[in-house]
Amino acid sequence: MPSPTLEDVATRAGVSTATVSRCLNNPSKVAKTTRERVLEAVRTLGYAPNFGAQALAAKRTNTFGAIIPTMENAIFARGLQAFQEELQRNGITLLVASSSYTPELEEQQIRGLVARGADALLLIGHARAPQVYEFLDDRQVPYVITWTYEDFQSRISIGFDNREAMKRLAERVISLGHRNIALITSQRKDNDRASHRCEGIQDAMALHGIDPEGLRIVETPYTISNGADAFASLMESDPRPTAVLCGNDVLAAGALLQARKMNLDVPGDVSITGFDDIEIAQIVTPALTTVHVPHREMGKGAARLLLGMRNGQMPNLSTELEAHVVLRDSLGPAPRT
Amino acid sequence: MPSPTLEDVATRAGVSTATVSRCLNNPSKVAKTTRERVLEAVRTLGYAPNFGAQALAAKRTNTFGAIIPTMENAIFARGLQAFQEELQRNGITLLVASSSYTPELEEQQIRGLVARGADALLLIGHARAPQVYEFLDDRQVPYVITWTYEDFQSRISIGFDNREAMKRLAERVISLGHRNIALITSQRKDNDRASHRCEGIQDAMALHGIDPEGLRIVETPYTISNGADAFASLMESDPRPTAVLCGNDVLAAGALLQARKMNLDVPGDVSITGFDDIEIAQIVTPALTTVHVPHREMGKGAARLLLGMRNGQMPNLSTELEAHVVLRDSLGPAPRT
DNA sequence: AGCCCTAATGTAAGCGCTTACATAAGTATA
DNA sequence: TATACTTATGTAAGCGCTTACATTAGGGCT
Repeated sequence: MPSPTLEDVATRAGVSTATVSRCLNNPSKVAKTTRERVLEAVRTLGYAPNFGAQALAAKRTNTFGAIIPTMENAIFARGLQAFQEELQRNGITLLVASSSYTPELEEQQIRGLVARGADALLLIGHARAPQVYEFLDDRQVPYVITWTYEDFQSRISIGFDNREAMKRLAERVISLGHRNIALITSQRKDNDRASHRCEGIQDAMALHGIDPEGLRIVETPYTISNGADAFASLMESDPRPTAVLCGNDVLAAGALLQARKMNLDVPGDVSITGFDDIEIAQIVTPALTTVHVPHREMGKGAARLLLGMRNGQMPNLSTELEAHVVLRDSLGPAPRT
Repeated sequence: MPSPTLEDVATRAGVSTATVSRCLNNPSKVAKTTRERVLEAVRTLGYAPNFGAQALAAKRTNTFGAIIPTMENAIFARGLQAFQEELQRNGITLLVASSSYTPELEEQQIRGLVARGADALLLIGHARAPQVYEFLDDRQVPYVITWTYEDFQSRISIGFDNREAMKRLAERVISLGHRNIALITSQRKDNDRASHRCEGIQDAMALHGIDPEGLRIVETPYTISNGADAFASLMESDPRPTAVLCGNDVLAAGALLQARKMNLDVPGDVSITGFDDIEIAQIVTPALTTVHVPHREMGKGAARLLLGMRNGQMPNLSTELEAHVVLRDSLGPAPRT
C-alpha cells in the first residue's frame, strides 16, 4: 500500500483535512477529544506528511543546508556534527553537499539546495562570486558564513581570524630561531582561509625583519600523500627550510610521514606545524603543533544564528571566536647550521 | 524578487507552461526554435524549478538518501564520497543523515528521508527492526545494504564478509604465537558488523585450539580516547593480552597512543591491529596492521544497484567484495614469556 | 430573550509543477 | 483534393498539503 495521505487520515477520523493539518502543526487549535481521535488515526495508518506537498503549501521546509568543501577528511566533520545536533534539537533537518573546493560546483550546490527548499544555508568562507550572493539575497535565503571572521565584512559570520591565528603560530616559529620558512597549502585562489593563513605568516615575518617574499610556498590539494610529496620537494630545495608550516593538519600529517621516510628527525632536523587541530594532530608522531580551531562552537553558533534569522530576528552581529596555538612536539628550535 | 516560476518563464517565452516543462525534462519533444526561446527565458530569469512542486507532481525527486552511523570519523567518508560521485554523474542528489549508532534515531532518519521523497536509500548493515523493513517495502522504496555481505540474507546488499575478514586477520595473529588475545570493539548490540568481526576472531581461535571464551572483550564507542582508555584497562588485567585486536582503526589509533604513553613497545611488548584501513592507519607509528575494506567499490556499487532498481530492473544479486588483510608494523610475534 | 464573542471545525483556494488528452498545423499518400 | 498520419503545442486536472475565511455552536451578558 502506498503512502496514506492527509485525506485518508481525515476520513478515518471523521474530520476535515484542515483539522488534521491543524492537529499536526498547531495542536492547541483543536479540541482535545478530536485531537486524540486524529492522532490515533495517524498512528494506525502510519501517516507521514509528504514533504513536497508540505513545502509547496507552507513555503518552508524545516530544512537547512550546508555546503562544505569536502567530506573526505575530518576538517569540517566536527563542526558539522555540532551544527547538525543543534538543528536537530530544533526540529530541523540538515542537508549536506560538498563542493570539492570548486566555485562552480559550489554555486551549483547552493542553487540546488535552495531549489529543494533549504530555509537557510551554512557556507564556508567569504570568497564567492557576487552573483551567488545576489541570488541568495534575491531569494531572501538567510545564510551565515563560517570558518572565518573579518572585521570589515558586512555579511554575517561566525568564525575566527585565520590571518591572526596563523600569524601567532608563525611568530612562535620565528621566535625559535627559524628564518628559513616554507608553507604547504591548498590552492589559495577562491579560498580565503588558505590565503589569509599565508598572509598571516608573511605578517609575522615582516614584523621580525624577515623578507616575506622569502616564504617558499607549495600549493597542493588537501591530502596526506600530497602533503608528503610537497614536503619531499621542499627538502630538495636549497637552502632547505628549517620549518615547514602547513595549511592544515592533513598536509602536515603527510609531511611528517615523508620526513620519517627520509629519515629526518622532527623537530631536530626540521619543524613541521599544522592547522585545525583535528584528531590526527594528536595521533601522529611526533604530535603536531597546530592551531586549535573552535569547530564545535562554530557549528553550534551558526545553527543558533540561522535559527534566529529564520524567525525574523535580524542578525545581531557576527561573532568572533578564538583560535589558539597548541604547542606539541613537532615544533622545536631551529637547528644550528 | 522572489523565485520566478514556470509560468513566468512561459509568459516571457510566449508559450504554455507545458512547453516549458517539456523543454526542461524532455527537450526532444519541442521544436528547436521554441526550445531556444524558452531556454533564453530560463536563463535571463534565473529560473530554477521548485523542488517541492516538482516532487509533488512527478512523484519522484531524483534524490537518494544515505543513513550512516556517524559522520564524526572517516570510517564512512570514503565510501560515501564514491557513492555521491556516482550519483552525481547520473543527476541524482544525495541526502545524508546520521544515526549516531542508535536504532531509534536511525528509524526516524529513514522515515524522514522517505517522507522527504528519497527515491532510494543506502543503509549500513542488516540489523534493523522488522517494522523498518516493512515500512520500506510498503512504500516500495528501493534500498541496498552495504558494509556487509552474508550469503543467506535475502535483502540485496553489497559488501564483504566481516566475519571471514576478521577471522583471517586473527589467524595471522595466532600464527605469530599469540594465545592471549583481547578485542576492543564498539557496542555489538544492533551492530552486525561489530558482532561478526568478534565472531570471526572466535572462529579463528576455535580453529587453532584456543578457547574462544578466553577472548577478552571491551565494548566502547568509536573514538580515539575511548580506544586509549580501553587499552589501558586491558593492560592492567592479568595475564596481559599479547595482542589487542580492535574493531576499527580509530579505536586502534587510540590504543596505539596509549601504548606509547605507557612506554610499551608495539609490536615488541604488545601487538595492535585495526580494521577498515582508513587514512590514519598509515599515519600512526607504528603503521597499523589492519583489514582493508573496499570503501569506494561499495559506494560506487551501491549507487549502481540503486540506479538500476529505480529504473525498474529488479536486483540481480547481492555482490560480495573482498576485504584483505594489510600487514604493516603494529603486528609482530608474541613476546617470549 | 436577544446579542455578541469565542472556540471548534469545515470549505475551498491555491502552492508550482507534470502529463494525459485535445487541438492545430503540416506532410505524405492515394 | 480528400485522408490519414505525424509533430508541435496548448488545456487543464491533479499531486498532498496549508490556511484565510466562512460557518456553526455554545456561553455569558444585559
